[in-house]
Amino acid sequence: MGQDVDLARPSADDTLGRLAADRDLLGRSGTAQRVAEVLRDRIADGALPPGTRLSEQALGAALGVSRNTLREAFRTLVDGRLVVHEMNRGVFVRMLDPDDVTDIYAVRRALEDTGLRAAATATPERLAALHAAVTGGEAAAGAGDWPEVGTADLRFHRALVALAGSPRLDEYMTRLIAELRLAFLAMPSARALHEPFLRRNRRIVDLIAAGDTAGAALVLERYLDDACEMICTAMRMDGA
Amino acid sequence: MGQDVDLARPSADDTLGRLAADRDLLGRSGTAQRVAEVLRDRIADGALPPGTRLSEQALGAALGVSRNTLREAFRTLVDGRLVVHEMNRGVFVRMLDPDDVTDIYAVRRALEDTGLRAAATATPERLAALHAAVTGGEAAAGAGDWPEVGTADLRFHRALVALAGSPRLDEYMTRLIAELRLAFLAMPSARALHEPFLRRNRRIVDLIAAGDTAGAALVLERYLDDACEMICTAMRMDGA
DNA sequence: GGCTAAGCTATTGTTGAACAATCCCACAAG
DNA sequence: CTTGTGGGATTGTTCAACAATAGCTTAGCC
Repeated sequence: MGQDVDLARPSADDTLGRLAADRDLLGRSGTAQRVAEVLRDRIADGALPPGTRLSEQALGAALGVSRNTLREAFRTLVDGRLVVHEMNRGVFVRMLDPDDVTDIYAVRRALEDTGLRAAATATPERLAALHAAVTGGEAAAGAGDWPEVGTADLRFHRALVALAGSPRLDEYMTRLIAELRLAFLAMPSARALHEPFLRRNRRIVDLIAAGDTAGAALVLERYLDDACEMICTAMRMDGA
Repeated sequence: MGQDVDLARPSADDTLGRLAADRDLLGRSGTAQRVAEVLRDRIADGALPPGTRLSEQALGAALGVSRNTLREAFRTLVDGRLVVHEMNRGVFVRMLDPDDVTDIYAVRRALEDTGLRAAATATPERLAALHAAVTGGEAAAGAGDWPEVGTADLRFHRALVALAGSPRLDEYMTRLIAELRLAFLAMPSARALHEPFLRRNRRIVDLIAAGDTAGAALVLERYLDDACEMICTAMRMDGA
């Protein structure tokens, strides 16, 4: 069955190179990292709403990990801005204020503009991912699956940044979106949050495909301004 | 001696507000945070060169902290990309390759362009900080203090990003520069690294002052391209 | 009544020791 | 020259302990 090849010898198809790419999928850093991912998910889906105090004893018992391991996970979450650490008081799920949201959208503007400017020289796969995200969002809207519309929207904007082809920009955009989800939790309905922007995403990819990067930048800027204001006003209503 | 004022009563000079700004300087999050800062400094100044293995036992004994506390500090450094964590092997001071440097400079281009575009609407203090950094660099060059020229250069570029007025962009630029210092360590002399760029910084602020943002963007782009290539070639020579 | 001060309790900050799992190295065997 | 095989060191994780702190409760006072 198996062919008689020597993996130690350099070969035409780089099987080894491809396997090396999967290395990080297996060698997960261990318990602390996994705990951090679980908490990230629970914060993102609202199970741990902003302001919640993350008791070391309670969480440690619930997850079956020691306090030390839990504290390591907390460090990661603090650096991701998902929780805040108050000395001798504990860690709390972060509560964003309108200033935070405004700043996040300012950064999004910088990042997504950078991606947009690289659209002309972007690889076909990256442009295809952009189109796929928009199409996926429209399909989810047709099916009435508004949470999926939301994730498709974020996938679209992450794909927009990815046009620049910069791993660090990609990673930062991912972090930013995780932080932004804290603000989305304040919105009453996912539909009201994402439906108005479906058509703009479509328009942006169309303008990119037509080579009108400047036009796309204009639509994008209006998108971000409007989304930011929508969330900020919702937060102000909720807070007052 | 002391004046008889009630700090609880709102007063004209906001002494309390200014004190509150210093709160984070005192109420440091504790041992782990301080350990992380010490290690950051030692990595930046080359005392812990890239590739060094950070033994838990040795470092814990040297710093007088427990392994658990040290591991918390490691998490922060991993998130800052200053060290890499290999499962069951330990943490090592990060070794950058030319691809990393190229990516870092791509992000710098995006961030500093963003600051540049905000120059027209930036506050006078921020523009003054920009000028001060350039002048400080020139003074240090006159005194032959090349390490100081280097920090002044980085201060200038951080001030450039700060024109955008975004806390998150500022923080990310700071992180990026900390990472970039890992690459600077591969350069043989601080003078060769920073001297060629003194005049370009001066030129950039002059163009900004003249309102020629587009011209400044051009000089900046050439700056970043040249600096990136200089470091990358030095790394390739060093590695081979 | 409302305010201040002292004390109690629960939680966090940090340490030290313990044990299993894993990696690295040296060495022997084929 | 490659392939097992120990042995030793280091990491991953837990547990138990103690000091320090925050927040609440209660007592005392005007």
